[in-house]
Amino acid sequence: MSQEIRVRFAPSPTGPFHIGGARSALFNWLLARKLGGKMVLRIEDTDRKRSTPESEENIKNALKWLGLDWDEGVDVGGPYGPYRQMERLDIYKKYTDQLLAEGKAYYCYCTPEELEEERQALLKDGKMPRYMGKCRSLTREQIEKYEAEGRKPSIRLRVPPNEKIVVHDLVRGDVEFDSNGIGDFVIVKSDGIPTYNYAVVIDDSLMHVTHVIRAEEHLSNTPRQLLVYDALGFEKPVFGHISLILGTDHTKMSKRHGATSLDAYRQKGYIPAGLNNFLALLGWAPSGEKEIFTMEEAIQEFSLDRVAKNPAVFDFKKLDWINGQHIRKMTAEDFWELAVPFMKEAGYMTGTEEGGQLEWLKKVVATAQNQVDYGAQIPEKVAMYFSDEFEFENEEAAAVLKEETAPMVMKALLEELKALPEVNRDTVKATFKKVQKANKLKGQQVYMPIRVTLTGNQHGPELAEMIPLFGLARTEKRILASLAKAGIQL
RNA sequence: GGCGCCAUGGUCAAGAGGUCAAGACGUCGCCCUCUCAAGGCGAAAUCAUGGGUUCAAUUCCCAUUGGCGCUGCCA
Repeated sequence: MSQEIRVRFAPSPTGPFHIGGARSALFNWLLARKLGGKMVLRIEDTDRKRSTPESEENIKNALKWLGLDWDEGVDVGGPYGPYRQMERLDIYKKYTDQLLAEGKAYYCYCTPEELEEERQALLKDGKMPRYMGKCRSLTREQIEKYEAEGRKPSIRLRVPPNEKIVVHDLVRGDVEFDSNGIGDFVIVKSDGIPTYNYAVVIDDSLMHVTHVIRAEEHLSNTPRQLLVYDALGFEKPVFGHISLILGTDHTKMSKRHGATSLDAYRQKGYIPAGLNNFLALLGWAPSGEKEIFTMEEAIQEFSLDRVAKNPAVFDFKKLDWINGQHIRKMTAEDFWELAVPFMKEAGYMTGTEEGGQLEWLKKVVATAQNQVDYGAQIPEKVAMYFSDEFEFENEEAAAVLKEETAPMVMKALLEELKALPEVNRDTVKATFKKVQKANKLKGQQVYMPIRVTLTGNQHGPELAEMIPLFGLARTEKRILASLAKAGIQL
């Protein structure tokens, strides 16, 4: 019980960092933080064809952005490094030599073509396609013959027959497998690089990982890994296989479901607090009814026995809602930071603004905070402040100006507004009230004509908020232009 | 094909033999309000099917069906 909890996140740097990977990392991180354990970040780069340094950078940046830090691993180091598999080849070799010497593993000279042939033959007979052990007991002569042909052997693990293999899984309970269903599998490829199922065992063991929390797709691989633990005489960790994230059509989340890379969300202006909150809720449920929480609260609440077994469909709408909730909780300054790149992209600012202009921009941006779910929606919400060119949105809007009282109301309002010592939300609001009262009108009769002449729209933010942002001069200019367009004289 | 995992509203889900089967997103309605959002309130909507076990099954067991994963010298 005194043993320290050690978890790891071990991604392959073979492409954009996936939303599913982010959730695996999050669950590991939450568990480590909850139990005061350590989180290890290991890079599984043994797929030389697909692994890239850029991808590794992308993963690390994404984790940092999400706030998922690691105690040991690439970049930060630690007592059990190196933490990149391609830098650990000599370590694997030592264990491979041991297995070979003990006869627990053997060289296999079969070519990919021969293997494929065997596979097809088995399939044709309706049998399970697995390696039948052709090279299990090669004679010295055969080996020499193959070597003379220049064949490069792979190394396979000798899988014992008729063995029950039990995976102790924290989320699924004990899962039983039969070793007869597993052929002697490759542990070292012919180029000398270990395979995933082999390297992962040596690394997890040497790095003293106590809890292997990963996606469910690895559950069926776990018996193979258990076999390696046994062959090597290593102590086994406990496992926890969390369910997969599915797209709306209930198949494994992939590119065709839209955005699957974490970067895509980051670029759209989702924020870490929202994404983490949403991801935590995918496959895990807090004990209470509170669904919006901070990372600190998630750590307090997190528990592996509240992790669901069934796969979860990724609900974009709920992500939007959750992210919106977190956006509403941001400080004005943080919201401004979030908005800047989108405002620049829309051409609404350059980033060199200062003084009154900068203050004005900040006020404009602030109006969007409770209207958007993610950053990319900000420009459209403030677009009207950046152009005085607009049309009536439809006939209905234009018709508002036909109302009998409209010209009089607008004239009165403009005069009152111009007489104001200071144009701010309160004074503007008071002015509207005053005009409404003086003429015994309904609110709509006062606000709507102004709204339409000011923006061309019947909908939008509160007028008392908009008018100070436009300023008196632009307000008047826009209104007069609209009236001219509608052929109305004040 | 074989092996494995999974199965509560459209979606995320709570539930642990006896519940009017929580809550959230979304949808719809109402309130607030000049309007739209935001916010508040409310409604509709679920235990895949068939067998058992039991006085009693959404809950336990089995089968079926469906979904997904693994079955790679990918991870």
